[in-house]
Amino acid sequence: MTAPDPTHRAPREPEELDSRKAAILEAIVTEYIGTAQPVGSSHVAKASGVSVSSATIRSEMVALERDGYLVQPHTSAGRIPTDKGYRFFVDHLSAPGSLGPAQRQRVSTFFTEAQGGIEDMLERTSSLLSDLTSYAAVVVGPSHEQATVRSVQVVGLSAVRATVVVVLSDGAVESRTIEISETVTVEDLAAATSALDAAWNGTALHDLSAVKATGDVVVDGVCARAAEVIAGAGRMADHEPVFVGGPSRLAGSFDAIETVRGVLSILEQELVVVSLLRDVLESGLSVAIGSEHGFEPLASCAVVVAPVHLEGQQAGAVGLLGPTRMNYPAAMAAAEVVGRHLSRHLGEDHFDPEGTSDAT
Amino acid sequence: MTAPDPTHRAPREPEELDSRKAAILEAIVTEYIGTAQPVGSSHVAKASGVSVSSATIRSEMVALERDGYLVQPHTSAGRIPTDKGYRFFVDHLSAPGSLGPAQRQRVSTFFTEAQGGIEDMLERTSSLLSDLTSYAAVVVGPSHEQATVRSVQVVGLSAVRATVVVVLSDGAVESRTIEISETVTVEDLAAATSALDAAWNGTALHDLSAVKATGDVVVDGVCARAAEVIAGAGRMADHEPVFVGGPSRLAGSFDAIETVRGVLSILEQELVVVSLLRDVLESGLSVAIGSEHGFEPLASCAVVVAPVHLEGQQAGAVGLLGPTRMNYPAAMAAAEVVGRHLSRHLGEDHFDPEGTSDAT
DNA sequence: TCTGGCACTCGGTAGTATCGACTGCCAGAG
DNA sequence: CTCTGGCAGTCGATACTACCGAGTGCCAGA
Repeated sequence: MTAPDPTHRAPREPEELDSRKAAILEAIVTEYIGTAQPVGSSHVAKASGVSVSSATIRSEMVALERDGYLVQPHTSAGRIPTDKGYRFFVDHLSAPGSLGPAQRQRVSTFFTEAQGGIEDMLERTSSLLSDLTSYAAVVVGPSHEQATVRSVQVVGLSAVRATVVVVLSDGAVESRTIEISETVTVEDLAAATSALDAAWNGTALHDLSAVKATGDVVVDGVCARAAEVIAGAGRMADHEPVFVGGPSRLAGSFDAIETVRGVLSILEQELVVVSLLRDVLESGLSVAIGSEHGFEPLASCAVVVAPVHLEGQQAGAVGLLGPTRMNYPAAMAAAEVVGRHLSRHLGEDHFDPEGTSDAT
Repeated sequence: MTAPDPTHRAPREPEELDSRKAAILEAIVTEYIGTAQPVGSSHVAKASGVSVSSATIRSEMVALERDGYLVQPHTSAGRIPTDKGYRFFVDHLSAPGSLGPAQRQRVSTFFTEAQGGIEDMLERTSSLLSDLTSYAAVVVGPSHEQATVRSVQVVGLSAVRATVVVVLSDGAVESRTIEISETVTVEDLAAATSALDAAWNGTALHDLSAVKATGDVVVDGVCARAAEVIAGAGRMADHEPVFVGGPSRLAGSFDAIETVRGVLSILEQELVVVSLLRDVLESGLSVAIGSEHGFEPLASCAVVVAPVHLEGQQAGAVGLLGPTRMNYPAAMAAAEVVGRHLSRHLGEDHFDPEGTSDAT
């Protein structure tokens, strides 16, 4: 369907488009992102960049359409960028983009004033990112898969209840409440704490070893119950925490209510969201447009992702989800800045050194 | 606008409607809930219940409209129930409603197999409730406002980081990671643990007393840092945890995209959601229809609420949010059953006695 | 190679006619 | 006094037509 190979005739430009075609494409994408209306040749002629007649632009547009960068919703309508068109725009045309001073200030303030647990922190970060961009935001935090047990403690709550608290090496805490019988004494709980700590300290949560019997039936019973519930916690702790901010923004991005419905229901499935972001990042991209990611229901969406690093390793991601005609420069800048701030914040554990430079 | 007082002429029926009017209203509400189309007199005549001609029904309908139970979108259209009409339907007409056996089984299985922390539990409950009803669900859990500190522990993670873990009397755990200097020894952390435990044990999280100085500068430094971050945790712990399940279902409930947008953005504001449910429950209702709750943006929504009890006290709520033309009996039954199961489950702390009767 | 001109396409809007679902009213029957 | 069938009238929804205009592709000439 596409033309044989256009490169041979315009090899001097960034990719396969001569500079005039590129300028025209840029004008069309920019205007379409702003107005959501198909763009006609005369609009392009009036727009900055190229100074040729609309007729010339028309003939360039047919070439761009032949090569798959544009489509016409119907004859006698203007052109709309295809996914490929957006892709070229993002790769070669769009200026890097940066946050406004007010927004940058807001991010900065948010992270210096941030406090609270990691989970709350990530959740509020997703709201921040959504507010900054007016798109739905996704934040995936680090999983506790690598973490090992640092401390186990059994705390009595009442005559019949106790809480098992496990502290992991990454600072995360898992706890579960268990039933105990009234004959369990404070000493029994202390003994259980020792036995559990001895058995688990240093091992990963999803790979707990058996607890050595102490000989005391009561203590062993508590240990067994604790082992059971914490093993369950281990299964949970393997998946990354994920938070979605501002999903309601999606309602304004599409006019078909069915699209909104579909995208929202995708966002409700945490596993799907996590793997979407992971796939995009693994393929080395920061943007996935329309059908580039494999998710059929998100075909009319674009995803902008930035990694979150922790101690040199990738440990999560922040992302934005919007329509394919989203404002890529702004979205990429916001995701990048927030991702970087978040990386630093997580690495610091809420400790804020003075040198908070903001290299956007 | 309303008639002087119709009661004097039909005092024999539940409220202010004679039985025929009530039957007609019921037929209209039922059909409108099913079809979302204005209901005409001939439809009512064909429907079960009353066996009179459509002309008679028409004259009854004008009376119902005069009294505020129905409205006509325009002349030459059928009638639609008003909020008042739905209210009467809910109060006097709808059969109690019950879950189907498959659904009941599903709830039962969900709660017997449930495991994991309370937060996960509540979140998955909201998904369950949403799945059962096809409406958006809200689950508000118990706050930790009343809880007191049962145990404090400082766990070293690395040379420069430690985690402060606070176990509360209700089984909740708050933890924060702090920076420490490399000169802090294991013994220092143990001393800090003792000092903090002594100072806080038995007090509420939002009312922590000052930590007595130990004389050791290093230990006091750790305590100060811990007190700072945990005080922050106390401010967080005051609000109830709230989870929204299946918000995407709202997209199918309304045809105006703006309505969807507005309702979704309301659902993103946790405080608003909590106070909405609380207000409804406090006014002694289990259903708030349209303008009955004060929230303007939710005027086209109905809220169905059921309380969650813990040790005899109300400690949360489960709710459903749908269009005013929602299936009230089904929604009320689902909320009630899930609320009851959840109450029992929380009270038991994941311990499941055999006697799980399901009186619906 | 670019440009202005031109014939043509086709979606969107407006005006008109028709259809049909409903209503309100009324006279007559029970 | 209540109920019913009949009937004229209302009005949204649908279909059809005409028309406008934004936009296109093509072509001859600069």
